[in-house]
Amino acid sequence: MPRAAAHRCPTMASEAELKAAGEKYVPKDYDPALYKTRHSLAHVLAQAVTERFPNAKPTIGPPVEYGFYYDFDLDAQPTDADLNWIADRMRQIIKGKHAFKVREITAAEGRELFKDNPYKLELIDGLTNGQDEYGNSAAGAAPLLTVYQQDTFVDLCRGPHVETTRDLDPKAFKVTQVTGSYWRGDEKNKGLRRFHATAWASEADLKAHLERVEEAARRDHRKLGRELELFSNEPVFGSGFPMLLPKGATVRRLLEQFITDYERQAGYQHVYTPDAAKKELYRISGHWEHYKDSMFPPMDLGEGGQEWDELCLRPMCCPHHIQVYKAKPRSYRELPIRIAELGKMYRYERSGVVGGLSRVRCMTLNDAHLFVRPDQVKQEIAGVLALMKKSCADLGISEFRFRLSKNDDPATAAKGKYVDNPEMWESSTRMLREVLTESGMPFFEAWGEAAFYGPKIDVQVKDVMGREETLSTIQADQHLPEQFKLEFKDSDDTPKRPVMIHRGVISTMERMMSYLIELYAGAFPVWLAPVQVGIVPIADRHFEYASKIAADLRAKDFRVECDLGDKRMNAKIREFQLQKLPYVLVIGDKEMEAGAVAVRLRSGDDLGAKPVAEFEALLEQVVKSRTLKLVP
RNA sequence: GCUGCUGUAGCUCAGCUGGUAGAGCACCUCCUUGGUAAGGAGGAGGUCAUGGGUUCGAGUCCCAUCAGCAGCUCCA
Repeated sequence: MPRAAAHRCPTMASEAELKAAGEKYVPKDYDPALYKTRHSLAHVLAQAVTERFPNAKPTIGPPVEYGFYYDFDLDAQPTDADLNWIADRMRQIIKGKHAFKVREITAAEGRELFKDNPYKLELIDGLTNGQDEYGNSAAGAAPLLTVYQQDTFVDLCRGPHVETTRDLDPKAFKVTQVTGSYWRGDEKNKGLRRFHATAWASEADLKAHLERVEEAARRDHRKLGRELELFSNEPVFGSGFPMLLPKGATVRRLLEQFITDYERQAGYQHVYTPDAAKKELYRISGHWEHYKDSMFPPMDLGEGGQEWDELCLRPMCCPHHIQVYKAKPRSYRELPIRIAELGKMYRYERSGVVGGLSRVRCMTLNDAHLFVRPDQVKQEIAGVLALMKKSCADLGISEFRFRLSKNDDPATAAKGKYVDNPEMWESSTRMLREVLTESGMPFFEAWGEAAFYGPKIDVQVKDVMGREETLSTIQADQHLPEQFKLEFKDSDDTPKRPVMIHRGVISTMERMMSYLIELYAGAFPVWLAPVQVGIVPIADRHFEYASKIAADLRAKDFRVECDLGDKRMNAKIREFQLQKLPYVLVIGDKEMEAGAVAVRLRSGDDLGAKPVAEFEALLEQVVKSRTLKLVP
């Protein structure tokens, strides 16, 4: 608690002290100046919104990655005209050069001040009971209540803020949209209206950000998926069941070959297990208890039998791979046993979350379960991390971060989400943390992100719209071995329980494809390109030679299209270019005579005429190296 | 699932306060045989997402369903 200034009430801190106290709320990796700008603009927005909608009740309005939002309890549906009015009004307020004044209040004062706003009253109650503004327990949170005021608008707020609205650039923010949200993020609570805005230090920064957003829209895998004929969604299949068109299927097949080759080399054994099983299996595994909401309803086949005989589409492969382990008695000498499958699984995702390839209801995971002795766990996890790094390097994925995903913070844990076995959680989490620490890779920890049966190491990437997704995941599991009474015979002739490591290295084929499409903006590296070479004969008389070259390249396992249409060569080149083919071979009289092809690159560069054999050698080398470059 | 927005030809989109559907590209035919990002002419193609309702009359208004988009929540 800051000490009081001499000339003021002894329990009250000075304005300077209060402002200083606010500074510590800037997150570690957030630019403090930008944080204050956005936080202050949120208050300016709230003032404008409450002027436009006098019934709107402000709730919370924090800075976020690209700007800020502010949630209001508001029954009206704001229109574009309202948003424009609000943005204009914000600029006016900014030009009014109002100071952000802070003062400390008592809880009683706060309850009087915000008596018409139940949300602020709830915040005050929480803050005085050691919670943060999200209702989470915040150990050591100062029981200090402050209000900030600019112009006519007063808000309960811990700061920090800029000194005056003069520090805000009226041209460096944009109110982007209004969407729905819930008080405290809980759908059981009242729906709120969230005003989103992006805000930057300068007009130039704002412009740059808006350009990045446009570029992201151009890279959107759903748009490119249609344009490049990779996949489509058909209403008759239903939401979340995309179909892969031939070109998308080619990319997927190449990814599958790529990863299964690496797995075989790393000592994995591949299996095929059924996509469905009796409910009994998921009763034992705990999925029925903890994961039912994400499963499709069981099928009653009308064959009689008990309830547990009903058939379920599998939401995960782990119980199935356990059956592989259990297929015969195991000795400590056999372990680790690494069971892998491109496992198809079905999850009943809520309708509002499915879309494109990144979130689907039927997915194929690059899945594997390692059954290991306790003394092998760390070494095997390290092996998985190595495989993951190698795969990411080949796929060109360089921007990711590791997350140690833990079960719920014991302080706020809800029952039922995770299996109840504190010791198991503690030891598994410690194991994963040790591996991460020893690997020397930076990571962060997060509560509430674990699988129901154990903690995870997740590899987090961002999609082109800035949304974070999990690609790879590694999980240490002592729960399922227990549930299924897995055993191996140890060297001392006693039965022991193995540990299971669950891992997906290149994620689901669907999500990996969506990620790669966006990463490469549809211009895949040659080894992954669905069509590698487009052939453009200049005139009819070159068709035969062009077709022969296409056939030869195909026979050597390259992916080729030859355009025998009656369009002009310029149009054919343009078409291949728009389809982002790495190479276009132009064939006319000169090439035919010389047994050559004229090589045009996706970059627009022209390599000129090359003997066919020379081009084939080039292609082979580029494919083999998995480079993104078009020439070795 | 919830809050909101959207659904017109294969794609991108016009279509006013309700009066009976249009463009460009793609496609097909013909002409053109062209040297590195669109040659020309003609033609075909839509029960306006689906099902109800209001109305003399619905692409247009209302309701439901399906699908898509943004956000919340969830997640590989």
